[in-house]
Amino acid sequence: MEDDEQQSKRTKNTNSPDHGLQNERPSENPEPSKTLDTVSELLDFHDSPPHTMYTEDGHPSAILNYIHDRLQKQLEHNGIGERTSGKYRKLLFSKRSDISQNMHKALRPEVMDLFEAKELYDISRLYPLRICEEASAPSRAGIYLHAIVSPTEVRFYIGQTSSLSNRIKNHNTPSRWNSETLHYQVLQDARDNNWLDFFVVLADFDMPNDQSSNEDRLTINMLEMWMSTVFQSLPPKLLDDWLPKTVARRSCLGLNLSLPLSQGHIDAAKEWIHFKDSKDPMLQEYYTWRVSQALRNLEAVRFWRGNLARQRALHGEPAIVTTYKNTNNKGSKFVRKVIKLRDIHLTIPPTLDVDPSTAKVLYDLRTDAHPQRAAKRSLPTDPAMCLGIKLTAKTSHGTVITHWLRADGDKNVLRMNSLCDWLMGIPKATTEVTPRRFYIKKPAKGRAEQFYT
DNA sequence: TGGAGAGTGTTGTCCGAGGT
DNA sequence: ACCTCGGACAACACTCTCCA
Repeated sequence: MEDDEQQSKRTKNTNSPDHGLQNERPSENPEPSKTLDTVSELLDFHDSPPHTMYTEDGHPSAILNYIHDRLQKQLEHNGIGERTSGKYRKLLFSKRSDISQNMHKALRPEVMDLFEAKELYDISRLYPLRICEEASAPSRAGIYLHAIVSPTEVRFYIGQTSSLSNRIKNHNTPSRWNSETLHYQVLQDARDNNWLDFFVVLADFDMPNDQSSNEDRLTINMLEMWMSTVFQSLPPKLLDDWLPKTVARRSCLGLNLSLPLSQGHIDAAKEWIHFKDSKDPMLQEYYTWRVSQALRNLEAVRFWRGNLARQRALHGEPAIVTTYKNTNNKGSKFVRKVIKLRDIHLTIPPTLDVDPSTAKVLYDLRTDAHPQRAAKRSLPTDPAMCLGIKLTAKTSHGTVITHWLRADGDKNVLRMNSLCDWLMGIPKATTEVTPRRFYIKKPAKGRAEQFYT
């Protein structure tokens, strides 16, 4: 990905005194909101727990090899979405060693040192590598780590950006946070509770331009993927897929939701689903919240759509008249013109001369019995008793006619009761438990069923 | 009055839109 | 990709009308 010149620039950057990545002690640049005592206490608390060490299997190079093998296998089966797999397949088979080499080149030397020290998750070793001031972050593209340290746990987020300085600035500006992401929700908690959080640049490079090769893009995505698995910032289910089984797991403390390799792929949209069975209370809370958001959005869309149709019906706006071909039990074919709203089909009598394109239908719901009620067999206790359905249209000769549509049948009464509920804005859940109603229910799998209460 | 034909009521299934 | 919903359509059961 980088030529020698770029690589030398990167090295120079790394060593420059103003980027804040030397092994400075916290005392040189304490965050205003946290005293040195607080930070030391936190670091002491998190210092070298047993799981910070790793064996050969857990060495980042071994993990990278595992990801490569795993990806090759998956691409053979088109597993990451057609677009992605098509793009990457050739590269991965032909240029695996080049890509791997470039990834290593882009990594910062101090991060490589950390890898070799085998104390990757030791927060007291990561902390000195932090960006101390936003302005000291390089403006180049890169991969970074955001560590959020609460009194009881450490959470990691791995990000990719075209400008490290801008991204870190954004992360430090609450007005730019997207409140739907787990990362920002936890960050909000951290800021509210005055926890420690800091950024570490893991790799930096020049962002490839739009015309750059797929190889560059694959390298960057692979790099982010690699770091996400090494620091275990992905959901447990994804880690199970992409991290060797023999590597000890940190316990559900990642803040990344989607696989970097499937960025932009539609599956990434529902990434929070991975937390369904999480034992981490914070992830569980996030999962519950996202599910409720999704349901609320769905309800809002349905209500908005339903409301629109309801208003049209109650104001007698133009209605669609559909013509169906039909066959009766004697086998003779005929057409029927039908007006439909919700689950009610009303047949326009064939004797009525109606130009379908001029039809308007008014659902005339009254507070008392309608003299022209549509459901002929409705009982005084049925809301359908108060509903008349008026068709206004032009005949083929241009004369305007009105006609009150009527329907026989006991089932039609129940269907129209449900229609009345809907016209009155009564929720479907209420309709389903009210006597003498009709509704269609579709299970998650299998066929829809019609029910009469 | 009963059979033929026409029309209506009811239901199952497919399919596309729009959502995550 | 998968899910859910509503619309479209047609099959078939049933009712009505008419006329021999």
